[in-house]
Amino acid sequence: MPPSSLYPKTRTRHSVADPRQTLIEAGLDLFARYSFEGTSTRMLAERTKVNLAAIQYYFGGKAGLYLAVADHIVEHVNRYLAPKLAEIQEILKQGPSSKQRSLRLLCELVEHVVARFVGISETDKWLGILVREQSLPTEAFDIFFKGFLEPFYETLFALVTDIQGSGPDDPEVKIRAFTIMGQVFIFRMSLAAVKQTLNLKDYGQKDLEMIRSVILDNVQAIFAGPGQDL
Amino acid sequence: MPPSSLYPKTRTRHSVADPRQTLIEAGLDLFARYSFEGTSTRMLAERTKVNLAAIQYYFGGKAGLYLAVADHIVEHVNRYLAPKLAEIQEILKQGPSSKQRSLRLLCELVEHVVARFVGISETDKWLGILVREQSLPTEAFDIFFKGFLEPFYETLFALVTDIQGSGPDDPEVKIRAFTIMGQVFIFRMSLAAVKQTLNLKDYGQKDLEMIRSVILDNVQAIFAGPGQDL
DNA sequence: GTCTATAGTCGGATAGAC
DNA sequence: GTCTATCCGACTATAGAC
Repeated sequence: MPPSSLYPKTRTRHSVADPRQTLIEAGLDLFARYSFEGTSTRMLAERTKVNLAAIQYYFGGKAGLYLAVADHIVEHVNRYLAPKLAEIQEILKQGPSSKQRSLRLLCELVEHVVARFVGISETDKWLGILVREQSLPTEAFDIFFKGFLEPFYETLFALVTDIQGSGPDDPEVKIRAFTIMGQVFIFRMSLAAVKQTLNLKDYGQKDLEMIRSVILDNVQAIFAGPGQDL
Repeated sequence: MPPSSLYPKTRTRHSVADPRQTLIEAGLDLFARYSFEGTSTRMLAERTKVNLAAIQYYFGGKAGLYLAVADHIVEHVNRYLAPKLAEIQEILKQGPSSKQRSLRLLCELVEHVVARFVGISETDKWLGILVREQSLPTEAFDIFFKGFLEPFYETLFALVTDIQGSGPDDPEVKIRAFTIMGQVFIFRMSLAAVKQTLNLKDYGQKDLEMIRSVILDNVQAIFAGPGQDL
């Protein structure tokens, strides 16, 4: 459906270069800012200058655009998350599990996520969509879950399993893994409360550095402390 | 405006006992389930059997009802949170600050929040509203913030300040306090992901017990570990 | 205070010219 | 593929009888 030739053929009227991509970009912003119900097709059309009917033409409707936006987010996130996960999985396969090594990998992963999820304010946009999908899952949540949440948590669980030296399906492993990520995610998911409490407009370099160091400090304390080998 | 006499006077038609309260109750459920924009005044009227025009009459409109629901949530939360916070503040005033005592109080507070926020599935309802207000703040967010978020975090900061032995406005204190609460809140804020990962329908007694013990374990490790007095 | 009827607006979707 | 015009249902809010 999208234009496939390099040069647009006869264009009777003015039009947007790539309506499909433009609409997805605008949907990313508007759906995050005003939620699905709070965003009208007219808002999308005005913002992008594409014709109202284009939403039907390209996506079959507002709902279709929303799912396309979800796919776009998955693609975007995986551009930097998937390689990191693959790298970790690769290392895990090499040689026997080592607590030391897995703890180092876990710290790297946490740093990665802090830098990418907390540190990049561009993340705000799509994160708003993800946050709302967590509390009110729709079809899009499955896209996120299969797309990056599940792979991410699987990797995380593997690392924590190694570190704790537990059996493969110890429920404590998953619970503890969530508490680690909770320390990271709160800085984006409770952004409004954190900002207001810290009197911040947005996270600066100093703030991020401190968030990173506090969380890593905590992770070390949690896993490297005494009474560990349970 | 609400009926003040015990017995309703001449009621020409059938009507709901306490339309104001009934609407707030329904708003709590519907706004949480479908968001503000996703909830129509018609849904509210049908669900409650109150007349459509009653929403205007009692609350001045849908937006007014939403704010009334926010107030209701604050009241509800403070019914069990405020006494706990007051109790802690009271103890903090007695005698000089003690790391030991504050750490114990912090653990109590965490247990309290786990039991009340994570453990009670009724919490789901209004929490959905709070979660969305965090990522997309409206006027209602101020109500939540002034109502219980601010008092809660102030108390938390006081405890962590004591425990770390830091100055009164050390930014690290607040950051670390957030990481503690992140460990708790993720179990409600990322409920969909946690449920799907743990293959849960809802948190059972065993799950809660494990969440509680893992988090307290972490808190102990973070604050009671070596290299603490910085 | 309660209710019906309806005004007035805006929503997503579509038909059909170009 | 693009665009205008329009349908039609749903929405919030209100006027006014009771």
